[in-house]
Amino acid sequence: MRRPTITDIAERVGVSKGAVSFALNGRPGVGEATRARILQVAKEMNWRPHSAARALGGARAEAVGLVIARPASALGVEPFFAQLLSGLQAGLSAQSVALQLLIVEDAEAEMEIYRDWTSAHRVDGFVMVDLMVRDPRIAVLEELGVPAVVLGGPGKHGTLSSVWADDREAMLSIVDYLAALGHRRIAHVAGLPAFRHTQRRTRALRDRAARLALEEAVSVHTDFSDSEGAAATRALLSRPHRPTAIVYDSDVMALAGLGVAGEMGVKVPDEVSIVAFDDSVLTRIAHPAITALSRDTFAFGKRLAEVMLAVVADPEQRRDVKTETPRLTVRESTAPPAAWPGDQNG
Amino acid sequence: MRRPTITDIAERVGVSKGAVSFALNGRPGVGEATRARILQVAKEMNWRPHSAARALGGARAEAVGLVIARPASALGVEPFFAQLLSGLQAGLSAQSVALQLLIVEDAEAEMEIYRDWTSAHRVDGFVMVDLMVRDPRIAVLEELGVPAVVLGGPGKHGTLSSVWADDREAMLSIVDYLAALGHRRIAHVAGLPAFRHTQRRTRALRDRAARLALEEAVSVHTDFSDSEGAAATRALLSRPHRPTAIVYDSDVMALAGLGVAGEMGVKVPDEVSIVAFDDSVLTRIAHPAITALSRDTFAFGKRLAEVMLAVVADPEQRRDVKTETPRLTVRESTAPPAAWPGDQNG
DNA sequence: CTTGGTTACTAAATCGCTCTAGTTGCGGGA
DNA sequence: TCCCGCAACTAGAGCGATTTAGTAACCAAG
Repeated sequence: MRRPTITDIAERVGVSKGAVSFALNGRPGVGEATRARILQVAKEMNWRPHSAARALGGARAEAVGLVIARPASALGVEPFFAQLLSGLQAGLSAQSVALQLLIVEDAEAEMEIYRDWTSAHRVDGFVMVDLMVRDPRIAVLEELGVPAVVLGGPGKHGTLSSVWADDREAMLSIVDYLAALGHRRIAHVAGLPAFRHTQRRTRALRDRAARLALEEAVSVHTDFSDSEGAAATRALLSRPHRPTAIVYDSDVMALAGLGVAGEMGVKVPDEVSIVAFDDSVLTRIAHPAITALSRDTFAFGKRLAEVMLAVVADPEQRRDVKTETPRLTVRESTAPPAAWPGDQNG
Repeated sequence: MRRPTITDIAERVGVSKGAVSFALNGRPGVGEATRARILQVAKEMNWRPHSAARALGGARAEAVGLVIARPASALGVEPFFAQLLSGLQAGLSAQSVALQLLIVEDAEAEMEIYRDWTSAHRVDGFVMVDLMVRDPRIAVLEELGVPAVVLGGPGKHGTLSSVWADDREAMLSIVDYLAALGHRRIAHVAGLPAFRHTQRRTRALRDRAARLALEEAVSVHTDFSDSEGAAATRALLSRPHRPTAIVYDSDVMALAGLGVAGEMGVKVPDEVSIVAFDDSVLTRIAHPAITALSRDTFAFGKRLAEVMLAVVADPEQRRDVKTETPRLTVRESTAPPAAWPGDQNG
């Protein structure tokens, strides 16, 4: 048999569709006895709402969109991202809101989807990730007037709500720690320069290095892949005057860097200290275990979901949530720098 | 201004809604000149289809569902899963089909969602993962008559289509290789016993061990987590007569096992060889690099997407796709077993 | 006994699009 | 000249729900 509709229920109970609708949605307009009868019949007939029909009437889609402009193959590699997705999912599941996930080629395509899904009422809002410097997506989302939460900040996300952790403070804490250990030549294997957070981290390093009068503080950019992370490490360790500490913008790159150090016979942490900006199983499992900035990425995703749901519920109010600044978990990959032959002259 | 509808376009062009619908969907019923004019106005007004309205008429939802019954926190840890998701996404993106992702508590909830989404025309089909022994979800999907593709096989997925790799053959190739190296005591750190693939692997090991008359071939079950993988390894390596080779059902567990070996002072591969059933960055990056069964998980996900789309396009025809059997990539974690004091007596 | 207010309900419009049945106009064959 | 057939297009029903305006029944107060 065909899937039952409220009309079927109405016929069977002997009331109008309207009454059935009221009863099923728990709103006034039907007597208790009738309501109970309707609910029972609905259950008997195994009725379920047809979300498309509801959406047509302007109701919630019970889904939020996440559109990512990255090569899809990159998604699987990043524990951070995977964890974030899990947390996001968990937060949304709590209210049975689904996640519409789509990977696209570039930001253009991403904005196109924003328009599409918004006008199709396919989602109730969007989560925007990978905030870039002068991000064109902000304007699109603002113009569409659709609920949206930006992952990243502070600032630079227009009138949209946001959830963020302080990348600047986090980087400062790393630099301070390394400086306290005695490091004076620090390298930073960063991600894509177009990302806001890459920029903030790079700047934080530069600023603090200047203030502490460090000898060297260089940031090199990569595409976040393990291969570029390895290549960057190789280049850094091949310098005549090599850095005594390297900070990696992701755990995958840190692990790759650790591998390169091993391959080049550079001892960790004796000859070079390694710090990862993200924490995950990878850093814990590595040998030596890698000192990393820990944050509960899963919880972060969950928070993101909560803010998203709040914004959907009340689009007027803008939210700007700063989450706990990640804290350094010291493991085996960091130590005071060994005296370096070149230093004896200085 | 409000989002334009086909009625707006019809008014502006001076034709009926029907004509506009025909024109926009590229079907006969309008002249070339009119069609062109309609398309142009639609573009000018920035019109976009309202998928809910279409779905109401019985059209495609342009989305497929993936419901996973696992603790959400587990999702992020598995590179295999993340990679699969990426590939799936990539395959679907090719036809602009989105992925509706939902994490639920248990199989009960999962089946409930199948019913929900099916009757709400929210998705065009489902991808089912984590095939279990006597899986109740199969019957539900069959009864609903919704297009579905099961990840796992061969067999035991009723009338549903499936995509799978031969876990049995894969395990046999590992055992053969280890036996050829001279190993006669092999342990297997497996996943959840409820999973079909865990069962198949365990059986394959047992069968081949019997045929090769190996001294020992034991499988221990875990929940796939790194901590249980580590615990299992610790137990195995603490035995008086320890195995000379350990096969792990996932790369995360293999890496954890490698860590435990290091911590216990058991040399890899000299004293124990390690093989991972899944390959990823993790195994390549580890030191020593881990010998693993490589398969292109991303491509696997993509294939899954293709089959899904094919099944949606023609639900009558059932598909059963066997993908390439994963092949062993030998790295540094496997070697012939060292002579073990206990063996001298035998 | 009427009036006013409340409750319980019905009828029908509405959302945006698709699709079928019907209408119009035009050219060509008998 | 008349009618047929076809292409081009229109009108409107229908998809499954929500929601508004309206109605009937009933009770209480005057």
